[in-house]
Amino acid sequence: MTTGIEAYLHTHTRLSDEEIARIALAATPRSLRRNELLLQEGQICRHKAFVVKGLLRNFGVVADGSEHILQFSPEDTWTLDAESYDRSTPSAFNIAAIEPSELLLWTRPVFNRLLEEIPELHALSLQLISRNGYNSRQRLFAALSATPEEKYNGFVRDCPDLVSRLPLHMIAAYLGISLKTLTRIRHAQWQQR
Amino acid sequence: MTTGIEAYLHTHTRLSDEEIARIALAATPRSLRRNELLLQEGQICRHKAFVVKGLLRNFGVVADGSEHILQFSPEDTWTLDAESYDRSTPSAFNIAAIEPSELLLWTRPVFNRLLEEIPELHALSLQLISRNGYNSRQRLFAALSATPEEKYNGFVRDCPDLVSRLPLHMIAAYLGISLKTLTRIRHAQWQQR
DNA sequence: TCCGATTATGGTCAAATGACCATCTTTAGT
DNA sequence: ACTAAAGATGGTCATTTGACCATAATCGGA
Repeated sequence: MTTGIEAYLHTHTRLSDEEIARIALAATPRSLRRNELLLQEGQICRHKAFVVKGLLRNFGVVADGSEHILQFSPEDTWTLDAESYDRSTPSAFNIAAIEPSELLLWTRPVFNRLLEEIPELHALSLQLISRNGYNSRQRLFAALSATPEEKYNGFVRDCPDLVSRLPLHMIAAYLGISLKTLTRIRHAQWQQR
Repeated sequence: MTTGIEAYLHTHTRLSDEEIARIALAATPRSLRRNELLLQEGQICRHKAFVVKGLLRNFGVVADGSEHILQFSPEDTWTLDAESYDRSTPSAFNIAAIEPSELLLWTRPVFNRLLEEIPELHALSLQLISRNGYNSRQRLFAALSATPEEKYNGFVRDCPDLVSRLPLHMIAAYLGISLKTLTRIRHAQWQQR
């Protein structure tokens, strides 16, 4: 029986079946209801996590109460808030479920044990953190340089699956534009065909 | 005689004097003139680097020729383009000197050798990559959520030294606002006192 | 030291964006 | 299946922002 993580590790690493099983067995399952918080701003991130099913968002909240979304869970995979986890500092952002979700969690002692037993896990961790930084940087450049329409088109290009899964106001919060502007863009593109 | 990196490693790591000397000796010095490119978009990043003196910018260029700055060199330290270095893929961005600068460079084989000899260097590398991702993420959040004035005030708060070192159009390119808007903000804050 | 290039500031104007409000539709959870 | 909540769209308006222009000041390299 494959819970999702086995398949992931099979295709993304060279770990043996035995190692993969050990990793999966060490995890604690966790379910999240829609909008349930997994990590709250100010809390210390105490887990590595793998999203088996569902969709999460990583977001910050500003003074007027509005949300701004840094990433969705496919990119979040494994790391949650890397800075908070690594340094045991309060997390700067929140993580919550968008859809009902199923996760696997590893506490720090459990995961450290796995890292000792399975050195190749180090490489994966490093790769994920590095990839995460790369994504943030690409997104930063888009935020600095692209027009709202370019941002939206880029999102449709890069995450076509998410376009239909997400409410528009979250896409707007992800792109850093207002819901109104997003609606206008889509309206214009509709008429154009 | 301290070239700058010795002092840095003394205060930021627990490396011994002997190890520090070995790291410094393995490096190749490099000077950059004002505006000289260290890494060009599309090139593969083949070095780790330490900025002994001067100031660099990491930037992308869009269709109309305008620059958008991702970071300045204090944060760049050591990593240059981590993604390009680690995976030997073409760099997505450029790095150039703002002021005449002095660097130390390590090619991949040389640096790998150091990593083998000095395991603690791994920890430093990881920390720098991780920190870099954290900075990108913080900046992304600011880009998504802050007004131009908030961005500028944040920059003055976080990098007071750079405010006087940089031409305004670069600050604007860093904050993702137009030079005109930046001038307006400063003008308003001037009158307010 | 000097000259050319870079940098800073200001004015005007058009356009894009966001805030607010209302309405209609769809969705989710019981 | 039903109902309340959430989501999507549209209209209007004020504001901000950026583009373009010109000019003055400053800086940097020979």
